[in-house]
Amino acid sequence: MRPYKHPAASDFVLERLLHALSDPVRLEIVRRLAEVGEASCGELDGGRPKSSVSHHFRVLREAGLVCTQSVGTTHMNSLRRQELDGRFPGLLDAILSQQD
Amino acid sequence: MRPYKHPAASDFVLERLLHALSDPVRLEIVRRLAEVGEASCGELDGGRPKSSVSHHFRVLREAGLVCTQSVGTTHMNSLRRQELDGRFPGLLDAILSQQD
DNA sequence: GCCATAGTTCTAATATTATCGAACTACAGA
DNA sequence: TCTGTAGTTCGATAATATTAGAACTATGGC
Repeated sequence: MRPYKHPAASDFVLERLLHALSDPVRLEIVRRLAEVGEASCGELDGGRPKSSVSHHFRVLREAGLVCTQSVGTTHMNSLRRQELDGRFPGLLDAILSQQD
Repeated sequence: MRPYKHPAASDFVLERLLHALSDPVRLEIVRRLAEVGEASCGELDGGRPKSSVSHHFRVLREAGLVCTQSVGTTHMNSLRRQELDGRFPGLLDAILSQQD
C-alpha cells in the first residue's frame, strides 16, 4: 500500500531520536509498544484526534524508532529494536527503563 | 552572585532532559563537558554569540544536566553526573557513548 | 457497488524554540 | 573610579512543532 519511508539504521540521527522521544505523547507510545510488542495507531491514540496521532507516528517513524506496516485496513506498529540496538547500543533500553 | 536555579534531582523530568540533548549545540556542549570535566561558557561557545550560548546553558541547567557556579568573573559549568546517575541510572552514559 | 473503518495528507492556527543584537550586572585589575 | 571581561536578560524575529478539523485513500465486508 503506501510506501512508508523507514530510514536505514545507518541514517539514524541521535539528535532526531532524542527529539522524537522528548514529547510525552510519543514517549508514551514507545513505552506501550515496548510492552505489547506491536499495536495499531488506534490502540495507542489515547483519545486524541487521528491526525495528531498520525503526526506523532510519523515523527517516530522518521526517527527510526517505529516500523509501520499495513495489515488489512489497520497499520501495525512495532519498535525497530534490532536496528536501534545496532546503531545506538543500549540507548533505547536506557531510556525505556527510566521511570517518571 | 546570581542565584541560579538548579533543580533538585527529584525534579528532573525525562522528557525535558531528552529535549535538552536533542539540540546539536547543546549535545556538543555536554559532550565536551564530559571530556574536560568543567569549562566556562566562553570555552564552549563554538564562535556563537554570547546570548545564544547563554540560552543553551540555561536549557541545560534547567533540565538538570549542568551545574553552573561563579568563579570570579567566569561561570564554571560541569555535568551533574552523580545526581543524573541517581535519578536516571545509565542514561547519560548511554547517550554520551553514542557516536554520530 | 456501497458503506464503514483505519489512517494519511492538507491546511491553518497556535505555541514553542532558536538566534542574535543591545543593554545590563558582576567581578577583577590598573 | 574607570575599563575590560564574562555572562545574563530583554526584545524582536524567524524557524519549528503541535494540534486538530476536513477532505482523501485504501481495505474489508455486505
